[in-house]
Amino acid sequence: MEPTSCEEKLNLSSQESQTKPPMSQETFEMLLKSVRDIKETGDFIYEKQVDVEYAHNGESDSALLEIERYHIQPSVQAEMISDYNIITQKPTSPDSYCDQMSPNLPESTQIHSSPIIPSNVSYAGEYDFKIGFQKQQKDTKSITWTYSETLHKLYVRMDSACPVKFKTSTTPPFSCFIRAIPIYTKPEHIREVVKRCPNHSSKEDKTMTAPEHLVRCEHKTAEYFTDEYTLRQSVTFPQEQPQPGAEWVTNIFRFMCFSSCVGGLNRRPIELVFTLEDRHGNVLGRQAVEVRICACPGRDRKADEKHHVQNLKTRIASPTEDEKPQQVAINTEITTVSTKRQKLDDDEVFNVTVRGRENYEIITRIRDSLELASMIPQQQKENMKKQVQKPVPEVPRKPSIPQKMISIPTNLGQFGIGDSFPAVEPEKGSTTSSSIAIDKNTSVEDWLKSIGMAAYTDMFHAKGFEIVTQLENFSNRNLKELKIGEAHQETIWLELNELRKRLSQKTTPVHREFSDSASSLTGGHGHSFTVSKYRFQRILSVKGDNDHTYSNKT
Amino acid sequence: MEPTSCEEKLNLSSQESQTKPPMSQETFEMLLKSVRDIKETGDFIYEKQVDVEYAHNGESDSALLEIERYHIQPSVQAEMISDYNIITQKPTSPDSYCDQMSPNLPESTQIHSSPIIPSNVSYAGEYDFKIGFQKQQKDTKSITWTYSETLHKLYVRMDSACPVKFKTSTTPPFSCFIRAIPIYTKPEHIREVVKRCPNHSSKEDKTMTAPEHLVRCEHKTAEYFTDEYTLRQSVTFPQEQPQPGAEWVTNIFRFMCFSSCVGGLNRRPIELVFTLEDRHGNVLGRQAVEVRICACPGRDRKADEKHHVQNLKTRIASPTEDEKPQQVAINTEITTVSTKRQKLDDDEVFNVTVRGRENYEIITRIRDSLELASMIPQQQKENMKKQVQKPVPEVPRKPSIPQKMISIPTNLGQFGIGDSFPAVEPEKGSTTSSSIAIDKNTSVEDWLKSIGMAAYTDMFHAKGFEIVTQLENFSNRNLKELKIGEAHQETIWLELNELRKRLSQKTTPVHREFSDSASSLTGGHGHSFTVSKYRFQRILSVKGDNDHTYSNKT
DNA sequence: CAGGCATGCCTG
DNA sequence: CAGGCATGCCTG
Repeated sequence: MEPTSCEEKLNLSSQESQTKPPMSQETFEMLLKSVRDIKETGDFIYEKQVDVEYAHNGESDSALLEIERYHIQPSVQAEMISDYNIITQKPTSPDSYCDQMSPNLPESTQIHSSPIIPSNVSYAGEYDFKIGFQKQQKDTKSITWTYSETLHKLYVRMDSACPVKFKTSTTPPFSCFIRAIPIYTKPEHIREVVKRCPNHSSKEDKTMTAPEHLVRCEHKTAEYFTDEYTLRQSVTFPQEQPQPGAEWVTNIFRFMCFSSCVGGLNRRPIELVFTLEDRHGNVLGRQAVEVRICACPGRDRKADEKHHVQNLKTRIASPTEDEKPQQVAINTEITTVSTKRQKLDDDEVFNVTVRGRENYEIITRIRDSLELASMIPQQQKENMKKQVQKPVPEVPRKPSIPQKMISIPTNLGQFGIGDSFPAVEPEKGSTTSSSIAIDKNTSVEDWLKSIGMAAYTDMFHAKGFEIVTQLENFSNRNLKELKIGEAHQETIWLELNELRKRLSQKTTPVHREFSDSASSLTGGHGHSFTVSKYRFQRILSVKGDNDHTYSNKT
Repeated sequence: MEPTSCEEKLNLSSQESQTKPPMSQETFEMLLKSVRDIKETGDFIYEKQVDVEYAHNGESDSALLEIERYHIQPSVQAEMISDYNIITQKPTSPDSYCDQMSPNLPESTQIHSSPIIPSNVSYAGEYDFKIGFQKQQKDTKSITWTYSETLHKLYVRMDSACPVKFKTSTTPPFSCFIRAIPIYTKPEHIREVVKRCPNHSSKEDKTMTAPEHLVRCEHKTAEYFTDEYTLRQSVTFPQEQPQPGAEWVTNIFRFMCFSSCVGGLNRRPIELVFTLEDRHGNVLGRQAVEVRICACPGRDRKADEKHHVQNLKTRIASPTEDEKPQQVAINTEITTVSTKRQKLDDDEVFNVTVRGRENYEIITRIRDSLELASMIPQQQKENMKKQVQKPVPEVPRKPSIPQKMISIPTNLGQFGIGDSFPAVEPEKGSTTSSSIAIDKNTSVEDWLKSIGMAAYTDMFHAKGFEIVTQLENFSNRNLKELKIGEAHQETIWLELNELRKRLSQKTTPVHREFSDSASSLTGGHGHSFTVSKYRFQRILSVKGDNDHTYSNKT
């Protein structure tokens, strides 16, 4: 019942980080595993892949791998590209990647560059965006809400009014707004969209707007969004200036499910990410809080704090110190401009020296991923030549590849299909049948098989869908009408978006199919080329927390 | 969020039954309160009202009030009526009323006489229908299922195979089947349909048949039914003869929600009623078991049994006796044939002597109900004369009527509407616009108000529904499209069925509008008359159980 | 699979 | 509203 079968990822959680001194810095050149996010924006194809071991609120170190690629067509203006900050090669602040690379552009622009995983990193920004909670006088077991300063965690009752304060030190530009988006805290679930459980969303009076939204804001102009691509749900409300003399602006929030709701959050901790955004959706500041929605916030807060103190006591680290560990984020960003195809059969062999076992493991996994990934189009191409229309290429040439990576071909397979699509006139509005593509003939059956949803082939056939091009206008509503469980619906929907992007692709496919001459950006007119940005972020806790491996060392 | 606002009922639970010796027998002539079930079958109108304090598995005594009325048209054959066993005046066995009066006729006959509340009373019947459970060897905490002989209760894990044995002593007629229907045990919930919680039914792979059904049978020819009128869900499977030498036939069942599922059973105990039915749906035997679906059947069974023993120990009654109390059902059935209207302004006053406080209370409540009920059509009629179209008549002439009975007018109001419908040609197939009825002009608004759903008036208006006749073809699907919560949807659906029956009524309305001459059935040709069957059932526990009032007396 | 925790909710 | 139970589920 997991939403996607391809959720497995490089497991980079640093099991052994305590064996190294904190703050040791490493830099890696690498990347590429599953391709999650392929974007087409105007004249360049934007492709993003995020692979994360997420910042798990100080409980463990974390790492993030991200690759973004822009396949650029000759017609693209250089300014446009630099606008999007592509050709930079600098270490970024922990907070900037998400904002700069994936601005939350207004929906109308159709640039769906909201990341699959929204950042949760605190970022006050130039307007010094902050959130806060009122001091609470009483502290009963069943108080409607309470905020733990020590744990930086909000405890709220379900469907209770919970005030959150916002401030900026200087007045941000006109018509900024604040977006609240809930995300799962744990890396295992972070990719899953946080929404209400079916119990609560279906029992709800259907007159309610956005019955599936977990987080509601009582602001009169609050708006509820569901990102068309990531399906993430968020509320926005205007950023306002405080009353004269006041420092903060308060807004009331409600949480419409328990953290424990089966079929919904299901006991998985979440955090609420507030982003201050300008009218174009660019993030100007960010603050996140962990939130627990429960029946007895007072009781549960006390219990959590007690556990926390007990954990501290069993540590070497003096328990009197500030409990919250500081996190250090180490970012590495490499942008390459390439017109050369990365060949696997490039025989040249290099040796890389790696210090530390952990780093070695990371490196080998990434190496495997890269090799695995670059293999696909090759095989795909061969398959195409043979006119064998099997979108799922056979992969494991390398038997050493860990089992958990077997899920990768699912996505790469599709990618492979896309690769072989022929040029389509960049004529706006043309969608399905008018475009003549080789893979317009790819069968729905094969596509479903490629995304691991072969079980539903008959349903699609029953509705008359035989080849993928027929699916171009297939709406989410159509999908809901099929007898498919929610989780699989979601998977299919996401994959359908991928598929569609491929099918409606208006530019010549250029991925990994370049001439041999390395051309600069400005000199590249008349040639297509690819800009790849590799980014590796590593977050290390300076003071480990709740980490039971520490106590073993006592 | 209660499914119907009219669920309150005569509260006949015998709080004071311990003040009388068990097995005292009383007989009552009475009845009539809310009208739940109005049936039209061919040439006579069948109207059924069930009001129940249900047999709550030995925990308290119970009583059942039921009225069935047949408004008979001259054309009706006497045989047909006697077929349906109407003109009998005999005390019946505890089990027979449901079978005889409300045979589960095959759906095609369109006689929806399944009772709103299925009986749960054990009734071996002439084929000696019995169910049983295998002995279990092990008795661990998390065993998949276990049956408590002492509590007569089955403990099962969710979605686990649970074998149930069936037998009959003699072979019943060809093509009998067994129906399993879950019902809530507690009187407060007994009217509510038992179904899976939205969480579980929506997460389910939609390829599954009957995803909302709580009870599944693994028999290959199992069929899932949802009664069109009561919306009750059941599974049927063929009654089969045991293998040679075997006594029992085993079938595997699965329960698809926890008893604790929020939004579903929600911690409310249920029992599973198995009925042996012939091919026309006539009940030949019945057996019910209480069922608890939980994560740890072993643990929970032990806990329940421990509690049970503790309860016994605090009693006067010796705890060594057989724990299961025997129930005695006392049935009183009175059938009247009447062509005379019961007038409230019939000034004659009678005195009734009642022995025992409890009985007194029952009698007075019923008296109040009867008076209350008979008032309605009167007022309604007056309202009609004034052309004031207010379907909800003002009721309380009697201030002594308990508050909980205020919900009655809801139904009676509708009934009132029906009363005043003019004759419609008994032409088959004619439904809506062709029939000219005075109340074809009743507004949807008034109707909604009358059923306590006024809040949805705007929605109906928005869809263009202004007068009730427009709703005749309004399907359950249409209803689901409105933004109405499930519970209210259900209420509206049930009420809509009532409404429709009224609207499509093909016979002259005769209720309470008779000539003064009492005519016998055979002599009644040329006149319409009403056969009313009043039935009162009282179930007394011979040995009280878990009844805390006992311990107070120690 | 048992011990025991987590957590909604019932009871006084 | 606190004490404490009920009950799914996690951990060893």
